[in-house]
Amino acid sequence: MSKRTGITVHTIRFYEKSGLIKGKRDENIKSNKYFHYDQETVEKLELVRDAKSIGFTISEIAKLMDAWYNNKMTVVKKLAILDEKLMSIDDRIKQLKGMKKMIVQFKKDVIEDEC
Amino acid sequence: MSKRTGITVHTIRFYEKSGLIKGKRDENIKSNKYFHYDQETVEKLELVRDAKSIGFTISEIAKLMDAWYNNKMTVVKKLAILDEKLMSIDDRIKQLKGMKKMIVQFKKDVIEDEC
DNA sequence: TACAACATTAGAGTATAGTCTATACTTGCG
DNA sequence: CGCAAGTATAGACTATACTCTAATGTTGTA
Repeated sequence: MSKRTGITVHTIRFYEKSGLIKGKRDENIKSNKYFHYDQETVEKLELVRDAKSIGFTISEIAKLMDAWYNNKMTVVKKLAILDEKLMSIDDRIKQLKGMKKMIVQFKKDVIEDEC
Repeated sequence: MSKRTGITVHTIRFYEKSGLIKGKRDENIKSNKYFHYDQETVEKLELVRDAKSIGFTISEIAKLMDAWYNNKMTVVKKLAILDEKLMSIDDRIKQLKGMKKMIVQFKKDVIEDEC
């Protein structure tokens, strides 16, 4: 079962198609075409989950994974990407705080309308 | 021009189809079927823009608009909805802060991997 | 060996929020 | 009048991230 990570088969197949992960076919077994996912793939899937929750999109993750796992990226570069994401999260938080203010104002308007 | 709000014709037509706004046809002019949008609709479109930025979805906005404009909702109810949204924004902010922690940890991992 | 329970593939469907196209009609300006 | 520019309608297309279906093949167990 490919879904020992709690991710459905479908989603795993989708990730595979998207280039996020690649299961290997066991060369010794010619009777089937079953994919074999190693521990690294399980880790990758966990990484995908985390990266998604951080706000990376699938295609971003795909690009990053490639660069990350193939050592195409220097540590400095990796840190820069993470810092960038940190900043974008800060932006999002600021934005949300702005929204809060808007809602509070809106609440006041609602109350005033009533009077 | 239906796009005096800075929103494209297409998007306006889309909102119309979604039930967010409704332009009226001028009964006096029978030669065309052009919609006529009044000031209230312009205000509604602005409301939609704001509501969207606050995090409401189109269908949520459609439901709210209906209730709001037709006075189907008490002030208490309106305030409750706004409070609910405030809370969900707080949740999202908390989540984002969690993500920040994750990234910081991830940065540490990257640095340690290097050593 | 039969059969349930798995796996694979291609491709269709879902939801959100538009965005764009084609066709046809209307309006205003020179 | 001619024609560009605007409008309406239906419906196709985009992107994201799945989710599901159908057809077919494989594996393990009784």
